[in-house]
Amino acid sequence: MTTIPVTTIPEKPALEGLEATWSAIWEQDGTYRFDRDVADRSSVFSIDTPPPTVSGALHVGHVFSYTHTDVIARYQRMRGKHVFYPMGWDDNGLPTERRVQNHFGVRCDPTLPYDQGFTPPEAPDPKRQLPTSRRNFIELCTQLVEEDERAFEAMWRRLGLSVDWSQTYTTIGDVSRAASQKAFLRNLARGEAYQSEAPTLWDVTFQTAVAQAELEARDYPGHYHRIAFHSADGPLHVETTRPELVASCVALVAHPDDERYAARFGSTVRSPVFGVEIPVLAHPAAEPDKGAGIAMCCTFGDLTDVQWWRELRLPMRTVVGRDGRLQRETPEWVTTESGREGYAAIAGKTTFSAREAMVEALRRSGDLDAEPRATTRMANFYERGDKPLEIVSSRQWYIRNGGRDADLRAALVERGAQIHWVPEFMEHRYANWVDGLNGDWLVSRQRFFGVPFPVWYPLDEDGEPTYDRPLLPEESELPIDPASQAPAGYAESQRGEPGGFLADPDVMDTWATSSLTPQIVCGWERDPELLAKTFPMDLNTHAHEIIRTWLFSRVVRAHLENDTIPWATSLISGFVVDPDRKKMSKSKGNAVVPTEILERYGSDAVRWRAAMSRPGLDSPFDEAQMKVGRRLAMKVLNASRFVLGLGATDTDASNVTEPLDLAMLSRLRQVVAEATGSLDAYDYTAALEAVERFFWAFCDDYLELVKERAYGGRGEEAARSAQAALAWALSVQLRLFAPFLPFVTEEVWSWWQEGSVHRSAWPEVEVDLLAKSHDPGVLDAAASVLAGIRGAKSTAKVGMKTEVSALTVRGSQAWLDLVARALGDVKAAGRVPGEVVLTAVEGAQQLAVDVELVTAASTG
RNA sequence: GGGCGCAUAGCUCAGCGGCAGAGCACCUGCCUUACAAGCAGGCGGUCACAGGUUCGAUCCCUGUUGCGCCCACCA
Repeated sequence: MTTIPVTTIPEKPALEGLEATWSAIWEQDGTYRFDRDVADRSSVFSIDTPPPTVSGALHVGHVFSYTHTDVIARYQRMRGKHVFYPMGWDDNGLPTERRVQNHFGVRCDPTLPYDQGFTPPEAPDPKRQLPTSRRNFIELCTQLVEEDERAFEAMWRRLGLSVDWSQTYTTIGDVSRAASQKAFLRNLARGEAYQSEAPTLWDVTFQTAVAQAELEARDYPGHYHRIAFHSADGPLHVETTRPELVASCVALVAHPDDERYAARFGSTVRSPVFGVEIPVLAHPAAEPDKGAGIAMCCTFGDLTDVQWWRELRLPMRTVVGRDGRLQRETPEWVTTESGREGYAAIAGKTTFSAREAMVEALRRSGDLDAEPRATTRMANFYERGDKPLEIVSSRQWYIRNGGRDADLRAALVERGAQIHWVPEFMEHRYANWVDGLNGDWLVSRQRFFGVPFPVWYPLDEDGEPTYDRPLLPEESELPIDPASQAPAGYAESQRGEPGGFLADPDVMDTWATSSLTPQIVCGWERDPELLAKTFPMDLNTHAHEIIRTWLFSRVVRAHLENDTIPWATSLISGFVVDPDRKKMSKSKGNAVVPTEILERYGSDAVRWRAAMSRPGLDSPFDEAQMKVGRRLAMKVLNASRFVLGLGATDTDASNVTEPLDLAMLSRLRQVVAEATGSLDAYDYTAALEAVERFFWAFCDDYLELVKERAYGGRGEEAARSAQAALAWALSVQLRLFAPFLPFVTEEVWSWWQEGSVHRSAWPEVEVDLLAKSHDPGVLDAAASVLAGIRGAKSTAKVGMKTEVSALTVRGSQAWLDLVARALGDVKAAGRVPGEVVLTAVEGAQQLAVDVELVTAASTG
């Protein structure tokens, strides 16, 4: 080994600036570049990591979870794996559209023509968004996501993610679009994708369909209204929170065993205000103890209505439109004069206003029994929306995910069982979700910035689309945009013309693309050689919130397309929660902005804190913990500077001869084994704890014990032993810390070693060859005696350099033998100039240390 | 209502059949030539509750309570 001049070691090492310095060098040197040419599948470790939504804000929870991935990536790299670690940006979809709307003050109006010279308003007014063409709108989206992606990459580089930045993708990019469209066409060809006109959960703000996975149930305030329906047999009262839907009522439904209503089943009643004849029916899904026990079935108020509508074969009486307003024309089923007048009062109103008008009308007609009672119920929301979802009937694309097929569901649960979950209990969440699916995966969205369905429909002589005979492109043409390209055999001029064609207007849900991230990054259908070396992948990591969405959808896709699980292991992070254990969110105002934290404490400190939160467990955010990480990083700098400053840079193991030095290396060997085992099991926290525990003891005990000897106080050979052991221990510890503290370890490594610590070998084997047969107890014994001396000095409230005039150590003979082998070091560190008395005590469990100090009084 | 997880020092958490632990906080000291963003020492616990298994339970089993998360819940 060579000895690097000490001048490269700074006089006063600091953490500031390490991130900028080293991330630039890593980029320049291609430190984390994936070398596909030398890799084969068994030597590759491939990682699927979530493409963050670039239009959203990163919070500290992201930082933690991505750090967990990176620790594993760095460890595997040092174990000799070729780590395939790409990064993607999720930039398509609604979040981007919404951000563009707010940022530029525009909204998309697909009926407008493209405006080449379009510039967004200078002062965006969110209340009056400027209509713009679809193509202009998409250009603005593209512009904004590029800015966002640069900011995200800078952030990840600063955090020290060892991503191969030459391997990036975006979910709106050509590769992702081609993969999404190809996979969709394959699904379609195999019958796994299909189109259906059906009741669909619908967000009236965004005016798009929403999938089950994007639902969020929230408390929603409302009122119970007791309303009378009439018949010759007397009135029937229902309780409803949505009186505005009386116009769309198709039945009253009670439980078949409910004696209160048994006599009425099969009869009809007249709806209040509208006077429509409504059947009274029985269905087991009705709950006798809910409300009046008899429910108004409307098309559609909730998912139970859909069930009744379907199973009882009821007519469709839609009144709420896609814009969330009641339709303007009086429905055809309202035939009485007074009914038409009644409807006029609610026509065109939002559901909220219509409800007020309806209550007024019911009150006037005497059909409102008692005043409405306030209640809070749960309503389904789109997770990004702020109005309850409506259910409207619409034509949508679906992909089979087991929601309607028990065999497929069972197969997907089985796929879950094939995945190695960390922690294991996360498999239950997966299975629980899959078992609870109640419909197929709705993948179409009535939006703009997304991957279009590669589908056209022929138009008949009347200009009506023939949905059941879609026109499809060749796979080799993908990606395509059916809105600007014509299908084979048609001319663009035939678009929209009778006998011509029409493009499917929808785009895919963002999950329809991100469900394919393993295929996208691994070169599925694009780069067979890369695919063979990277797929199925080794590891997938993210927080537990997206098991139901991203994780599940990838399992579905890999199962259908590749007949495999997408990765062998799924490492699930917990959340960073606020000090009250509430989930952090921007809307609650308790989210911590990561850039500030990284700025204040340094990336290594934040990474340390992240690594201290175990897989799957939520962890409260606490700034004091960041200081602890920072202290460790500083300590690594200072201890390294000290060791190297002693001239201990030569790691020739044959020079290590002293029992204490051999004991220390022997203990270190155990630590390496422990850390290795823990990291292999993805327990990065246990690994870090083991390494850190050793490191502090190394600094506080071992360094103090050998300091004088290393300086040369007891001869050259003894000094050489200490120096070689110190150099060895430093080299090993830097490598053990490297996955956790990449910046500070690289900085120190550069002081005396060639190359990057992150491309160095994990210290498993070499330490094994060294010092394996030596008793680590020598170190424990010496440290115990030193602790006794320190305790005596501390109790006497004197400085640690105070001399000890007499020292007696009592303990079992075995202990004393260990002490004796390091006695010189103990005497030097404890400042004991005289002889030490070792007294054997039979059966003693511990060492007892009697210390007599040279005090100011006794030295006089 | 269904599923999952958690309950150990003031706080954050290890430990998971055999003497209750760490870090932080707090207290007392120490300028000690790597580090005062440091070092040394110390205070602090009915291991949520009740049963059971066992020679022995913080640990395993059953139940209870409390907290959190996911799902279901729009009459």
